[in-house]
Amino acid sequence: MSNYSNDIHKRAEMFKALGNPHRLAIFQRLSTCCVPGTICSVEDAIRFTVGELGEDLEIAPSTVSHHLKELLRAGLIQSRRNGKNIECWIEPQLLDQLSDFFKVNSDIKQMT
Amino acid sequence: MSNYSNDIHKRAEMFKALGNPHRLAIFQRLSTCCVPGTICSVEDAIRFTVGELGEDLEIAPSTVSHHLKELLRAGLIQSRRNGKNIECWIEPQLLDQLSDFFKVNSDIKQMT
DNA sequence: ACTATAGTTCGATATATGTCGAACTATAGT
DNA sequence: ACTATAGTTCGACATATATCGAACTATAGT
Repeated sequence: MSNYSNDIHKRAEMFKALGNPHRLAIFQRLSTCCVPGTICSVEDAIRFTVGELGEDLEIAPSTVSHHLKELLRAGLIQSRRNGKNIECWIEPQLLDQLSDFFKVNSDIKQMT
Repeated sequence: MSNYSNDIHKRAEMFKALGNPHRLAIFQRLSTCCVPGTICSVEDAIRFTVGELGEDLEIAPSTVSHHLKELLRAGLIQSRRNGKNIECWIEPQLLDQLSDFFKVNSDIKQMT
């Protein structure tokens, strides 16, 4: 368990964080651009407040907070205070990185 | 927790399974084609026996077995007996599906 | 039939996780 | 200063997980 590359550990942490349905729902909401009524651009990641993220989850605010801390710890999301709210978002490059993880060798395969 | 779409649950199960460093190492080994000395083709997924998969992990065979059961349950890997061995592999389309999950809206973003 | 090899199942145990409510901190508006 | 709103931190607790070794099943070769 301890003689792995840090890469594996880091990534396992990410997947563990995504391994809870509530957290995955939060992550998915943050990764979904072009929500109806939302203006969507390439540069700006979509942002949601903690309250918004917990809205349809039917769990206590303290639990939402806990889950967000896990997502932060794993490096999956970013957050920043804006007035009374804490805004959360996902760096687009993170999505690219995760997407690439699952096609490590698909390019190599194409070449053979 | 119970009023989510099955999709989210199913996928969370997958990520939970990948959230353990040992299982992620196993998964990575199975998803890695073109290992030195290996012939790699587009059609055939690479196969490893249970023993091979546990080789560098330094955990008991029973633990390897447990982890493989988790990966199977999550639908991440396939397995089949071949003589004394159980061979494991990953369906390439699963990797595509997982890769796509993280770029749900990147195409939409490109279009705006 | 016996033996060796490859994996699995089972029970035990220590540790991690998800959840809550209550009490707390931080900001904004009056 | 007071109040309301937005989140967080802190125990507590029930449940899930990772791990092991021992005992088991399955196959192949002799």
